[in-house]
Amino acid sequence: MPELPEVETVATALRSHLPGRKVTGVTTRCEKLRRPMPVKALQNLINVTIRGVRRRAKYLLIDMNCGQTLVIHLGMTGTLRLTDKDDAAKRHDHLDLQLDNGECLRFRDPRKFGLVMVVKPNELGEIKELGKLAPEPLSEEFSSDYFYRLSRKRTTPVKNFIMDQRRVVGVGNIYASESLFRTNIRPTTTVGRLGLKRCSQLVKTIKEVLNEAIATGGTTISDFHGVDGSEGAFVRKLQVYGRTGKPCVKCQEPIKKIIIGGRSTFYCPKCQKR
DNA sequence: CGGTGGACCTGCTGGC
DNA sequence: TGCCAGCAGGTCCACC
Repeated sequence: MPELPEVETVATALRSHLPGRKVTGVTTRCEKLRRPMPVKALQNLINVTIRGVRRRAKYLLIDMNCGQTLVIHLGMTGTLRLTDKDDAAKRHDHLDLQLDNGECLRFRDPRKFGLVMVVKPNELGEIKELGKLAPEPLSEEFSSDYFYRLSRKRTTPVKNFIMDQRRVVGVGNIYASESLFRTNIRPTTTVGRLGLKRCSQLVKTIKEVLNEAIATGGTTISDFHGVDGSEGAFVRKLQVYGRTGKPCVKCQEPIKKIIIGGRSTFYCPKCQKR
C-alpha cells in the first residue's frame, strides 16, 4: 500500500487538478469498505466546489467549499485516478466523483481495506482514525529526543515501533525495512534498548528515506501508481525489501526474510546489528 | 497500558 | 498445464 510517500505523491497530483473544480455527480458501487460507504453525505457534495487537498498521515483530505472534508484512505490496494468521464467503470471501482471539466476522480480498491468518510474539518481530531495519530515524520516534532523519550521501557521490536501510527505516522512495511537497513539496526531489536545515538540516526534516516521516496514519486510494487497511471521510481532504490536471498548491496551476504508482527521483514544479518 | 495474533477482502503467483 | 496455499504496501480489535 501506499505509505506516506505514495499518498503524498497522490495528494500533490490532485492538488494541481482538483481545487476550483465543482463536483457534478457522485456514483458509489460498494456498500462497505473498512467502514460503510457514506452514500448520503457523498451525494450532498454534488454542486459543491473543491477548495483544496491535504495529507495527514496516510489519509487524503479533500476540503470542500461547503465546510465538509472528504477523507480517503487507500488501505493496501486503493488507488485514485483521474479518468475521462466516459471511461467505463471496472470491477472494484467503488467511487466516482464527476467533475465540471469532464474528468472523473475514481477510487478503486480491490481488497476494500480503504476508507471513505465525509466529515467537518473541526471534527477530524474526534474521528477515531485520525484522533490518535502521532506527529508527521517530516515535522520537527519527530525528533531524536521525541523518539528516545517515547521508546524508553518499550519492549516491542523497533520495526513495530516505527510502524505504529501512534508513535510516528506514515512509515509502513517497505520504508520501515529500508530505514532500518540504512541505519544497520536489526528489525527485531527491542526499541527500548536503542541508545540516543542510534535513535537519532534512525529518525534522521526515516526522514531521508521518505523524502527520497517522495522525490521519486513513491514506490510501485504492483498496483500503486500516480493519478495519471505513472509508476513510482523508488522501487529501483529498494535495498532489502523483497530481496530475499539476494546479495546485500553493502556486504554481499544474502538478505533474510522473517515475520515480525505478522508482516514480512527484510534485513541483512551481517550489516544489521541487534 | 503494552504486546501479540487474527480478522477484514480479493487477486496474483510460485511451487508442486 | 492446472490447482491452491500463501502472500500482498494497513488498520482494528480481542485477548493475554
